[in-house]
Amino acid sequence: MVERRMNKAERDAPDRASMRRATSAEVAHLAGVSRSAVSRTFTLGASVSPETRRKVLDAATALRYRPNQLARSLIMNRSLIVAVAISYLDNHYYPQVLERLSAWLSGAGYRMLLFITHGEQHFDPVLEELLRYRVDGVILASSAQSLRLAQECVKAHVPVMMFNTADRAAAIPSVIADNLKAGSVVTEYLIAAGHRRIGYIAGIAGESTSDDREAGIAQTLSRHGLPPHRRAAGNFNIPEALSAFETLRAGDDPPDAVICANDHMALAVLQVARVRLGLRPGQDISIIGFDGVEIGASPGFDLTTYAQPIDLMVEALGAGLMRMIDSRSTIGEQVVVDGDLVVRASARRPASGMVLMDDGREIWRPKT
Amino acid sequence: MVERRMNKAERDAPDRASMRRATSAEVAHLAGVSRSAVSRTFTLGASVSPETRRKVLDAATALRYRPNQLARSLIMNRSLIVAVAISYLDNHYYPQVLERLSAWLSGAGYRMLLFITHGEQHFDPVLEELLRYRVDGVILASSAQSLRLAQECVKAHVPVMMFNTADRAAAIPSVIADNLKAGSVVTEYLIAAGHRRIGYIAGIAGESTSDDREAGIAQTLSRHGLPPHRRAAGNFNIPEALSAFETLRAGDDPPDAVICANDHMALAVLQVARVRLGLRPGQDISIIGFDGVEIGASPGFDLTTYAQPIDLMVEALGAGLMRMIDSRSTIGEQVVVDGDLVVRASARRPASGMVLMDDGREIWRPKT
DNA sequence: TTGAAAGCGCTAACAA
DNA sequence: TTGTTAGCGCTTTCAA
Repeated sequence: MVERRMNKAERDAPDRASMRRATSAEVAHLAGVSRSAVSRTFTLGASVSPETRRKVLDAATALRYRPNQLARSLIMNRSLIVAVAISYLDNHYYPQVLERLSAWLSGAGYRMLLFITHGEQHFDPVLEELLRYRVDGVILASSAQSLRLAQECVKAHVPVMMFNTADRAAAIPSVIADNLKAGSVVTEYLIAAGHRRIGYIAGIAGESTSDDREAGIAQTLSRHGLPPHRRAAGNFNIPEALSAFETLRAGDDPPDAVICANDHMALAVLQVARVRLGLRPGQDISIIGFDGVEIGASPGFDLTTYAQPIDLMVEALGAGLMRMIDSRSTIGEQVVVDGDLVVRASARRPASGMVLMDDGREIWRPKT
Repeated sequence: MVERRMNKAERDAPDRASMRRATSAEVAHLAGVSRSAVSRTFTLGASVSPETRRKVLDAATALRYRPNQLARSLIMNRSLIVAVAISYLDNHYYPQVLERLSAWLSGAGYRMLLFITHGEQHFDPVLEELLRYRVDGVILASSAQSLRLAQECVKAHVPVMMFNTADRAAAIPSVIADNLKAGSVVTEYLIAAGHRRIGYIAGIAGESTSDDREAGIAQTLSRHGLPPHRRAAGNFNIPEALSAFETLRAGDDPPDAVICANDHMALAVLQVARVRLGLRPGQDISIIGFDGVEIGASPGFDLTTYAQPIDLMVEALGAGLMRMIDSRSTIGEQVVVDGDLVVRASARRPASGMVLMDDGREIWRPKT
């Protein structure tokens, strides 16, 4: 009996001992220095003698010591965590953004706490959680709720930036493409290629990306004295985009050029036009999207699109947030960037205006 | 001069005051109770009188108080954070996984610290960071490095599960589809449809998803006494998948059925076959992928695929990790699930074996 | 350069 | 049910 107990104790003891992660005090003890010395060894730029440093490092290795970032954050009042809330992950553009943002943030020494939001639901709890973790900053990527959430963050004095969501009141810092201009350039392109009957498959009403792009289309058509565009809502999802496409084609005098509020919908429409309807995009019909998702460039798709400069935008987003964090401020600027109309095969090409870029892409610029 | 100073002070003071986030002590003071009472009010299931609770809640609201989760984690020795390391976000399957995993974890009360890994590089720093944050668990999704990283986590006594990566030694808990069987079923399907010359566009050598699927193909062909499959490596990216496709077609007696190691490559190949080569998939050529990405189901693609049961897998992943966390253990089981061959138009259909599911999908099952 | 001491904001025994 | 007390693991003055 006693033996068994002892065996059990022997089995458990080392387990428990190794389960417990080493603390700086234990490392200090083993190294024969103070806890301050351990702290300094693991703090970049702190002054420690090489001798002490070595002793600490040896002890740390022996004990498999890792500084507890939670404790560090608590005392430094900095978590080095940025919360990212993102929607529409089914739109391939957002994984691309996420990937680059992750790389940018980790380069800046920050970790990313990710919240994927679905439509309208469950948003306040998310915000609550996020603020409880004392994240140093928040990035809100394209959601109908972004603006309201951003305002809550500001109230809580947490630096926040929005991506792809404009704040007309210009109160919340953000990074967006000039969507009005984007809509305009796309329309100019189609007009230059000889199109007169333009259709628009809209995204979700109220989201600035979709609304502004549409406004650009409308203004441009009107400026040219052409009839207004036809529209149908695709709500940024494929099934609805496809029925919107049907709706547009079912009207009388259907459009011979269809602009989709993003590439995600455009790719689906393009595909159905080709495979189901037997149309030859670029000849029988022109289809254009916005964003510039990678897949659109691959042969077999060749989607003409107005590409957002994703690296530039992510850089502006990260840098803007860092500025706010460093200055302990919730005010920052609104960054508006220009994109490029990437000429590919899904829309009829105008006679002129194309420029070949260094990266091999063919870009079209309106005259003016 | 004095006036200016006072103005400045007046402007700054409230800022600084409101910048400082309220602590439980301040709330306790205002509510006229102890800090424990505040703590209990914000702890689910703790015993507080309604009276106290109300006083605390009122004070908390007045001070915009939010419990500091970092401090809470420090003392409770639980961060309620799970680290997720994921690769291949360009493959649409992984955003789908991420989305569901995020939902699952948040339902379980956990937050997700996301690390996006790119190929081989920069991996140890990631792991180091992740462990410093005292995450309660780690999920490693499909990376060549998953296994090595997982072993490091185990060493550090952190519960870890792998997704889509098999550990032959069965030491690391994981969730995978039965890829050997998947490869076999796909091959049986093509054979049943009359194909004899099978090509395989592989993923990255050494990753079990690609290797096991290929082994299933090889075994099945051999079992039927058919010639071995031809192969070319697509390495899970589109450009290489397309040249692999060219390579396969350039050989003599080229395959009339091409299996791709995942849908991501299959969609690109399918598209090129249709648009560039003018082939009619399902008639002139059969193309099949693995995973069951959503986009493959949309009209115009109609990709025949071996679908992984993503919800089931995410559930197993989350539940498995929770079990390990709750039992403070790093040992767990390997879960292997079966998928379904989803019949669509990109591959020739066998005469029989189809079953119509409740969700509208048409599934094929081998006779056995 | 180093160590002692104080404390970040919170929870968890324990006693009342 | 409530308050008191003692830390969780760390950094940071301060004095030596």
